[in-house]
Amino acid sequence: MSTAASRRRPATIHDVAREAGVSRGTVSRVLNGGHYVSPAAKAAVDAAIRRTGYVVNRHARSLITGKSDSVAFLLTEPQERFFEDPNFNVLLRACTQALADRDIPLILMIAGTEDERRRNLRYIEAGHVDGVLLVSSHSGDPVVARLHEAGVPVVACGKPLGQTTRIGYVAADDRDGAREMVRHLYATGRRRIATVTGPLDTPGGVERLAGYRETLAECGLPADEDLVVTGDYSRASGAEAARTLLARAPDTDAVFVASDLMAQGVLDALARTGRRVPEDIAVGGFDDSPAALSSQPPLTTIRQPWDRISAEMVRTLLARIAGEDPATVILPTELVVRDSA
Amino acid sequence: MSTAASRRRPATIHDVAREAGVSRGTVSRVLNGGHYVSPAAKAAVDAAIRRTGYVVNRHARSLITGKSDSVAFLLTEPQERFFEDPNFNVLLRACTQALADRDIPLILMIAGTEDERRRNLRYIEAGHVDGVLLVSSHSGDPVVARLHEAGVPVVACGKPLGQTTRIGYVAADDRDGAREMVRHLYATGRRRIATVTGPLDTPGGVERLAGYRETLAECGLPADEDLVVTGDYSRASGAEAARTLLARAPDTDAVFVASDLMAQGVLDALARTGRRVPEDIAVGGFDDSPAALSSQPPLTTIRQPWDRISAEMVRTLLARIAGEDPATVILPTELVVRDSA
DNA sequence: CATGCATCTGTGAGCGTTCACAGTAGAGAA
DNA sequence: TTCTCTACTGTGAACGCTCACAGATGCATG
Repeated sequence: MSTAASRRRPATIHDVAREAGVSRGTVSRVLNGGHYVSPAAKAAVDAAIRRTGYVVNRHARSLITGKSDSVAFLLTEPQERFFEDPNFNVLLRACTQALADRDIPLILMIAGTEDERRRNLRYIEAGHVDGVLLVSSHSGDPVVARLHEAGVPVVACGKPLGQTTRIGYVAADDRDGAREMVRHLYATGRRRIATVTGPLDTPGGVERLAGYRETLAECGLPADEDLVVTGDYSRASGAEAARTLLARAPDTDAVFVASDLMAQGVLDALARTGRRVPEDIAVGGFDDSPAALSSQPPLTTIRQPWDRISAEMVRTLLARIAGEDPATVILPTELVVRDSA
Repeated sequence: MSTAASRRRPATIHDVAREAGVSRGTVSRVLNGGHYVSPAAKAAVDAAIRRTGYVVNRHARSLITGKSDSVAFLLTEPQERFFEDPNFNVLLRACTQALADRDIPLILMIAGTEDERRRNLRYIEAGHVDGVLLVSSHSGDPVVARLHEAGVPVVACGKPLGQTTRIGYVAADDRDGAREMVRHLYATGRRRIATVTGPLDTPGGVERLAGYRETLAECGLPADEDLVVTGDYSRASGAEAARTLLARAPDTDAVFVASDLMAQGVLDALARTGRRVPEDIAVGGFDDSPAALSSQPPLTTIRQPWDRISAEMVRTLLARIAGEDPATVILPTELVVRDSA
């Protein structure tokens, strides 16, 4: 036997209409913008809604409109990254908020495995959500194509790589952020500047590396492939990369690391070899994650405007749902100077 | 103009019925368990479903059943905690997964402010979700009472404090975890064992402190209130608490900190005063968060079984929705010995 | 004074399901 | 044979909403 209070039958649009002394149609119009409704009728309906505690039944509405008034936040990353990377949190939270402001629920979907991917696609393709906020950085992700094919509005976070289909996305200016950091390292007198890149099948990996290369050239420094090591965004891979780097080019005096988490790994490895940061070697990170503050020493890094990214993702997705063309939004990054460089 | 492929009209139960040469009713019965359906009819319907790519329209179903087949994950915490605390991530992820296994979408709701709280309650009370996974640790949270009053099935994460209403919850055995840690500190020879508690309006704060006190008594150590300092689970508060502690009782040789994050703060403060961990002073944390591994030195801590907690939350919520009484589930914790104690 | 137009209002149909009910067929019991 | 019971199937009526349409009113225009 349930101990919960019994739920009363909730008020319907009929109840409100009767209470306000108007017809269903008028109540419906008030609910949907209030056009073609006299001020008196609107006032009566508003009052009736307040008295009855009426809330629209979204299922009934959705059944007829064919829209669900909800969007999915779809994460197609291996599990670990979700947890190690604090960016996801910020993104998820800000998207939830931006949607909540418009009274649109966010449905969280995590597709780490092939099986989960299938299940989520099935759900989305069935039209159960109006659009998808896609967080998936790996190139050749079949999800993007499938969603596009199904005609589901999608906005990606970060440029989707290796896609032939045109799809809207919002991204930080990775390339310019990398440029800014390398310029900073150069400006503080460093001349043997290495980099630890992210995976090269991710836009962040590719673009930040490109920015690094461009700036080296711009500063007249030689392009030395010994100075480029690839990581996978994990802390461990950062440490590993630092060891590789030190073995290859012991005279490295600065390293631009494509994520704060990897930068922490780099700092660990550097500390173990007895090098002082920033005296012996400068370290620059990327992301301005919480980890950047708690590392020893605090990390000079590039801040990504996650709040704005989320807000823009939601805005462009809703525009896309409303029928606009896919849009691309690139947002500026910001250099945050702390002690490590 | 939209560049997206046009969506075809999705198949309805009618289409499937025609295709299979049976009636709507029979298709519906197949969809809902297949009782009272002949094997031949079932096979025909299954084939027709496959051919047409039919997926039920959840809105139509929900409209008539009055169930939404979705669950809310409601977080009523100030924003910062959500991000600083990695437990939330694990919890969220595992709940999403456990629900996905049953084909139930999770709707993420974050209610940091009063305004958001109101909005989310409104949504839930309107019956848009079948139940709520509640993550809210502060006592006297009005949300709990409101949800109970509305008759919405709820399962909380952690014991809801200061509630007169009986509500189901799933929690780790905080008290026993604390006991285990303090016993470990005692067993390694510590005799002036202090504690940094969590906020005392949270179950974790209260229970872990109780476990600490019990074990002190059990070991025959005097209860010295100078050794008890309260934090707020943040890293900064840990550092602050450590300074207070050292000033009050410089002879402290061990400290049980009620969260890993605060323990990191404690380690920071200790390092600043030149004390060695664990030689001069042992530090025990709680949570076994990723931070525990990356701290210097790696933290001895208490692991909470988040996977099991999530699974149990989902299981008991679904049972509650199905009409069972509220249940309480307490899961055991585990001592993880690393270098700090 | 008729006509047109803009503003407002009510009505009926229908969205895709489930559910209750009526009905059929076949097996076994009386 | 007739009756009962079980297994199965089809049909109409909802569920609560929106949308198209028809009708009504008031005001400016010809």
